[in-house]
Amino acid sequence: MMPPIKVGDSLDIILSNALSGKTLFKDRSALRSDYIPNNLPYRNDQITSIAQILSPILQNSKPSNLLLYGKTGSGKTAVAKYVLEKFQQATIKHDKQISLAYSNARLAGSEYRVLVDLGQSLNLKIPFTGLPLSEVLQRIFNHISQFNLKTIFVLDEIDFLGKHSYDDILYSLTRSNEHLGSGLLALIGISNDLNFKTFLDPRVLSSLDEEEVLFPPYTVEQLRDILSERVSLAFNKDTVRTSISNLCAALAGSEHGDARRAIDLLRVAGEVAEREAATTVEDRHVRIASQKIDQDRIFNAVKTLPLHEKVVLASVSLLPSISTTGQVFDKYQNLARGISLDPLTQRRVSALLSELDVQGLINANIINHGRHGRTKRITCLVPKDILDEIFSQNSQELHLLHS
DNA sequence: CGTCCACAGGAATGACGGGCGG
DNA sequence: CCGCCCGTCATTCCTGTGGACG
Repeated sequence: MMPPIKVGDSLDIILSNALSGKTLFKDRSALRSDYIPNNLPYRNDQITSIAQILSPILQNSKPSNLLLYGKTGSGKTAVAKYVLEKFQQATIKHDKQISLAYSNARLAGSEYRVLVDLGQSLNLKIPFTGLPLSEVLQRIFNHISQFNLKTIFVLDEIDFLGKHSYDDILYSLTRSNEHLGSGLLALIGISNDLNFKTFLDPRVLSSLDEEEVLFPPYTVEQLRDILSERVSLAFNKDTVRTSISNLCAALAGSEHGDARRAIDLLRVAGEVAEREAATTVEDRHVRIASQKIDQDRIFNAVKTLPLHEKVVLASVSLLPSISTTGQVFDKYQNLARGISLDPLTQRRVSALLSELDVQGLINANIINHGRHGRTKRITCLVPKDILDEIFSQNSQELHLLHS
């Protein structure tokens, strides 16, 4: 998509640079999103309070449930994983054992699959569909009891669980003691959404929110320190000037101190520079990286959309820049029939539009035209060329399906 | 000032693919 | 193998709603 360089030329340069050891990166993995550094700057308070809250588990008693709050890229997941790793090391040293489980509600996609994740972390095999949720819960509790497991379950992006499940799943998990003969289960919830608590059933809230730890966004100055540390880990000497990493910090920090975005920016900028066979990372690499990250995010989001949702998105993009649900639905029906696909109902399309809105692929505001009804004011946020690229691939698949 | 548009979005229900226990 | 129950996605039916029009 991006580089305006002849492929053959840059390939030669990359190969010769790699062979002569002239590379920008020293250890690329230090910039990966799952990398957990040895020290997490500006998060000591959070680390110590989490450790304190969890420490009863080392005396075989149940720690309080715990809720971690903070916006994306404020270090919640990294801190949680870091503390748990330390606990594991400590328990191994003293010949005890705790079980750690981790699940990301957004990636898992449903409450059921969250429980499957939990079960798998405990070496309990659970079929990926077919069982009632209560049965799955029961099996997990039985398993924990049977082997007397001391379990810490981290539930990341907890606010992505469906609204119904707050009652069922979370209630059972937070009250796990009542179901357990022996063994124990401590729940650590991680939420990006500060309003999340207001949607919770008060009974769930009181047991989930026994303790909470807040993660304030990083300031730009803090981001600079974090980045400069990563730069020295990941890049060779004198390839990234301080002004460059400061630029990354400033770009990412302008919103709300998102460390993950800052680090991504650094990594992609490095990759762009490497592809250009540059010997240092420059301003323009960072700016290209910034665009590329946005585009990749959108591209992947669109590509993994279910078929009907793609068609709905295509309908939005084909209409004038501001359209309504009714117009989109008409267009959608035409398109769907054009590829011999049974159109969904307007109700469902309305729901799909809401999903696209949540994903940030369209902008949809409810607006009242008084006498002339009430509708969503819809604009497409996906650039045309991205859509064209995906739909040209997709129409080929469709032709294969229908031929 | 009430009406009534063009939808929003909740609730109930059904089709489907799957696991379970017998 | 069968009948049963489950979660998921979609449909059907429904009530709700802010404000321009008459």
